Order: sequence, then C-alpha cells, then structure tokens
Amino acid sequence: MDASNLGSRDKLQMAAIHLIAEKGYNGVTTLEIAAAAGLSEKTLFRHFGSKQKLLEAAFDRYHYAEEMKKLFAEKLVWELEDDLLLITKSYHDIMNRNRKMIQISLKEDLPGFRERTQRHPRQLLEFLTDYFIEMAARGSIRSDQPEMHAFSFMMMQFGAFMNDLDSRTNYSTIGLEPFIEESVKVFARALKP
Amino acid sequence: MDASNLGSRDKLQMAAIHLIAEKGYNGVTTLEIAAAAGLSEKTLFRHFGSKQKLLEAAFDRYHYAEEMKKLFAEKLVWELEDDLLLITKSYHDIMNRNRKMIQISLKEDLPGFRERTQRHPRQLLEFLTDYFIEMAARGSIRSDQPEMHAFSFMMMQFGAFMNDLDSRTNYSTIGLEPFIEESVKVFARALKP
DNA sequence: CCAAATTGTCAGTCAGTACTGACAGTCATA
DNA sequence: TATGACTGTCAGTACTGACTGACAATTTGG
Repeated sequence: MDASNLGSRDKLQMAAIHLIAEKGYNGVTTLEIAAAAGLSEKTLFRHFGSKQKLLEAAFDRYHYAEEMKKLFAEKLVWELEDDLLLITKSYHDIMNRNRKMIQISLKEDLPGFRERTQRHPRQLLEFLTDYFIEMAARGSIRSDQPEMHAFSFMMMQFGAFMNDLDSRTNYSTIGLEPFIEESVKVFARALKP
Repeated sequence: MDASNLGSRDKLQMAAIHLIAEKGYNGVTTLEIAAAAGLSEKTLFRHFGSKQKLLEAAFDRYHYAEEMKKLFAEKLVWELEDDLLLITKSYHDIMNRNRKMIQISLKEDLPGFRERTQRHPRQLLEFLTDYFIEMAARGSIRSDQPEMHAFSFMMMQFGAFMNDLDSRTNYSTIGLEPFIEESVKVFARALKP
C-alpha cells in the first residue's frame, strides 16, 4: 500500500507502531510520532485526543497475522521434512509480519497484547502436535511425546526468530534461510523411525 | 548475601536493575527506585548525581556470569547426551542468573549492553562447535555442519529461555526441566551416527 | 559523650511533555 | 466563488520528573 494514499489517521498509527516498537511507549513523544507521520502534533491530538488513545487505535488497526489453519488443512503432503519446511517458512513469514507488535509486547505490558501475540504460536503448537500424532499413527515418525517434540521444534524456530529480531541480540552470522533448511533436516532425522 | 548488610549504594543499584528490567529506564522514576531501595530520593542523588549515572554504576557492578570455559575444559565425558545435558543445564543456569540484564537489553539500547549480553552465548557457540567437531572426528556423532548444528541446538535453548523469561510471552505449560531433558534426547538422536 | 558521616524532609528550580483554544491557510467540491 | 473539511502555527496550561540547597535528624565509630 502506497503511503501517499493513506489518510492522516493511518500515517499516525503506522508511525506510532514503528516508533513504539523501537523506543517503547515512554521513550517516544507525541511530537516525534507526528513528525514521523509528516503531520503536526496538533493534528495527532485532533484525531486521537490522547497518546494512549492513539496507541489503542493503532493496536486495534494492526491486523495480527495468523494463517496456519489453511496450511494445515490443505497443503500438507505427509512427508515430514517437506511439511516441516513449509510450516517453518510460513512460521517465520508470519512472525516477521508481526515483528513490530512482538517488539512492543517485549517492551510494554499493555492489556490485550499477550493474548494477541500468543495466538499464532499457541495455535501452531496445537496444529503441530496433532500433526505429529497423526504422523506417528501412520508410522511415518517415532514420537512418544508429540506435544513436547512440537514445542521443542517451535522453541528452535522461536529462538532463531528472537535472535534475528533485533541486531542488539543477534550474535551469529548464520542466516535465517540456511538455518531453517538445516534445522528442519536435523529435526526430521531425530524423529525418523 | 543478606540485603541488610549492604550499603546504600548497593541497595540502590539492585533496586535500579530490578525495576528497569521490569519497566524500562523511562518507565521508572528515581523516586520509585529510591523507595524500592528503602532510601530517600535525596540519598540516590547524593550517591550517584543522576539517574543515568546510577544505571551505569549498576551496570558496571553487575557481574555478568560466564563460566562455560571450565565446564568444557574439565567436565565433559564425551558422551553426547550426557555432555549436552550438562551443558544445557549450565546454559540455563547462567542465562537465568543474567535474566535481568537480558530483560534490560531487550528494552533499552544502551552502550555496552550488546557486547556483555552476547559474550556468554557467543562463547558457548564456539565451544559447542569445537565439541561437535571433536565428537565427529571421534566418530561419536555425524555432523557435516558442526557450527550450524551447534547454533541450532542453542536456538532451541534460547527460544525456551525467551519463552520462559517473562510471563507475557510464555504460551505453553511445558516446564523447563522436562523440556531440557527431552530436547537433549531429540538432538542427540539427530546427530547419532 | 561527641564528632563525623550519613540520611531524611522540605520547598523549591528547571526542562520536558501531554494537551488545548484561537486563529490562519490550503484544498476540494458544489 | 463560497463553503466545508482538514491541517499548521502559536502561545499557552498543567503536570511530571530529574535534580538541588538548606536545614534537621539519625547513625556510627572513636
């Protein structure tokens, strides 16, 4: 979406999300948010009334991506490595699209954030657990603790996502793509019958 | 160390670290820090001169734990699962002791934080990579990409640590101890020749 | 017991930030 | 051309938090 087509409210909300993800709610001023949106502080207060209301509006407008349902319903081929690769790429894609909201949830303790930022990983844990149960029933993998294995695999990906989230915490030059490829291989080998 | 034996400077630094880890630098006042230390705000400014200097002093005083060297030098038995279990428990112990500094580094962009909070995991990545190389040379494991495998294993543990760091991000009831046990088993199985 | 060290209270200053009313300017549309 | 919608400027108000000097109280150690 071309930013030049956006109204003032949209610009202010996007600027708010961007700056609060970076500096935290108390670390950014309404003057800075307005400037980043290319508008005056007066306009910010005309539209939203208060800083807090701007954040709430930006939060509500932010569509938290979560699309694993369709993938699990339609795109699996019941080959462990192929499926895990697809799931993992989708996971990182979704997490990346939610990255600013996740950054905000790390910094701030705001009502509703927890529920929203956890919906996607919680849903994925359930789907992946069910997938491992079904794969074990088919004899395609060996997993006596499917939920623990689903959780372990997700922790690996979550760790990589958190490592990559911010240059402040990234301590390795290993890229995300090769990591995804190899981590899927390693895990598939671990569950091979 | 009994808090009653501490001087005022120590109490203020510990209170500062605790509150800033929880609320961020801009989310906590000097009045709050002093009150948490059981002292007056006046005393805080007598000792440190400014809020910023208090943080810097607390940061310098904070001994960032990093003790993997001794473990890798003396305690390995060159059995993959046994060694990984020991390493992993030690990793989480160290990360847990550094948890407040890590929480602060997530919230704030302060000079020197990055270098300090990355020293331990970076060091562990090197040690673990060398360990996998040696284990492969001994024929005890199969690993054609030891650094990638070391990194993958650490990402799994890092993800679990991050998931456990703060109730705001924790979305699973799986405990850390059983996770450690099973994640080590899974990874050991993956690298088995 | 006394002096030194340390802390607490109080009444501030100062700078910054959230927020506002009044007034003026620009743009789009009828 | 006029009007409505929207935005910007300006000069504020009110409040908050970092920080301070003066003075008093308490604690500690010789």
